[in-house]
Amino acid sequence: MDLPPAAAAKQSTPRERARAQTVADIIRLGRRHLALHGAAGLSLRAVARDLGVVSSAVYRYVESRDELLTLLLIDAYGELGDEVAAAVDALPEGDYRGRFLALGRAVRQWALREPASYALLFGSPVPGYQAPAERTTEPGTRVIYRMVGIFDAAHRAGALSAKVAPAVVVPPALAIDLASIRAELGLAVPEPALARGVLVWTSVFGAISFEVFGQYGADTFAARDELFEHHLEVLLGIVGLQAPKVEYLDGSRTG
Amino acid sequence: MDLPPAAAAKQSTPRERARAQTVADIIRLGRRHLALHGAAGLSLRAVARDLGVVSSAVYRYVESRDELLTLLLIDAYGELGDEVAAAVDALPEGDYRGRFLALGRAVRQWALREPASYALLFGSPVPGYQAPAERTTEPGTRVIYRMVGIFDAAHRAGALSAKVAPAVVVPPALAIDLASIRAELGLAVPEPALARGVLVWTSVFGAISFEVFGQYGADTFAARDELFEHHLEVLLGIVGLQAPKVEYLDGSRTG
DNA sequence: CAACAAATGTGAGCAGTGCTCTTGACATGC
DNA sequence: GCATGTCAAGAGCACTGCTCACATTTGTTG
Repeated sequence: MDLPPAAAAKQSTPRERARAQTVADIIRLGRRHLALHGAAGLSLRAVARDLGVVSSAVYRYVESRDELLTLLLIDAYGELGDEVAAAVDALPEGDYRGRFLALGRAVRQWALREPASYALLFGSPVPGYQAPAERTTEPGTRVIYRMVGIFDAAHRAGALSAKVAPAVVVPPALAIDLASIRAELGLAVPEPALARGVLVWTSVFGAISFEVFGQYGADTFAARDELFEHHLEVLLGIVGLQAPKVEYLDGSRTG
Repeated sequence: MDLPPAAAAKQSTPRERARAQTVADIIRLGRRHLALHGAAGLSLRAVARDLGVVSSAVYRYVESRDELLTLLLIDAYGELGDEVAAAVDALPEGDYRGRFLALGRAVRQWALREPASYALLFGSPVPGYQAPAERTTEPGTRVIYRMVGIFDAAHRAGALSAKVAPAVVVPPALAIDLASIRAELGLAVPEPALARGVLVWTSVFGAISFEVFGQYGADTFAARDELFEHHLEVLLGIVGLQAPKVEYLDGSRTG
């Protein structure tokens, strides 16, 4: 019955601190290599060289290359989640439009700044690598949870116009899936709006992926900021958050 | 002044035919390896083994690993383009809604059947590999050209409702980009609709990428067909193609 | 302080990769 | 029949992930 090593994280021995520092260094160097050479080119030997240590030594700290990939995955999810949270929280709770726009912009800015990390999270899966769900789902769901949170809060405040442009029927099989999502997350937003929210979600990342992955030609769009802003505005309309005046005229709590 | 080798493709010597056959075999085996191990795991040595030949021999036919990647890229673009074209052409010219739906479904079906090829085309760029634009832009633009072609034809036939749900202003800088696209492709569709078309484009691929790359959880959506169909319907509304009756009531040429 | 044990670093080694180069075998065209 | 051009083979270089036996450092404890 020794001390559980995980519980002793706070009052740590020097050795544990040194170890944590080394792991942090490995992650830092791994991020640099990821940015420079991509996920496929991530080399433990190269990280070891930069760390000033022989290649086999890093295996004392990181189980395998896949383990390092997992660490980088969690690190990237965390950074993205933090930046999105900061951008969203900077606006009043009742500014649903503003919060959605801030979320979209934050994701895009981060993606353009860290394209390799973005590719790791939202690009082609690394072949032969399966992210351990128990470690990555929580950080990996932060952004979408924030987004549906905005939609749900808007709906609760009556700021989601129920009548969106083309009424599209939600097929029953899909409604079942949406209902269980609603139940699991405790959402009040009705299924049709939730279905549109899923589309908005994928569309935001689709637009960002096209830009980051260079799917637009090299010189097709010069006004990429404006293009993305336009997309966000249209997407706001899809989910029924189009009219800014509505939010400020009805009793939306701005505190 | 010899015969240009490219021009002599038809009346070929046995040697040339054997060579072309070998290259075709390499592409075929490369596709299989791509499907099994992904782009990063594509190994020329493994292809050589399957070809029953020593590793260095394949370099007689394929300049490098990147060259094989380019061949696979062009091959995949061609297959996708063919399937999309077949699906779209199976419907009458005036059935704009149907043609758009057929295009979206064709892309999705192909993507789900060939996830590795889809990842090669629309996923994270392979680090250190730059596709030669002069060989890949033509096959790589077939799908989007078909899509804007549908929108443009619908607009010319008066089937695109000018009033789409939330009027979003197109900023001037973006309008410039869109104007040059219109000019280059000879489009009649106005800039606001074109801007929405770009969003629809990225959204379709965003939805497909989420599904193919496993961004939805493993068990979040069971009714994925219905989800995609729903998305397509909403996207039709975005670009102003919502009401089916309109198309059949006005004088849309169905021949 | 000395001794011990755990944690850490070392270097060799295995099997794999992309790619280059030389060498020898072969078929094609004059 | 011979020169030319094409082809496959195999050795070799530099790199990768990973393992293992061994050496060294380090913190703790008697």
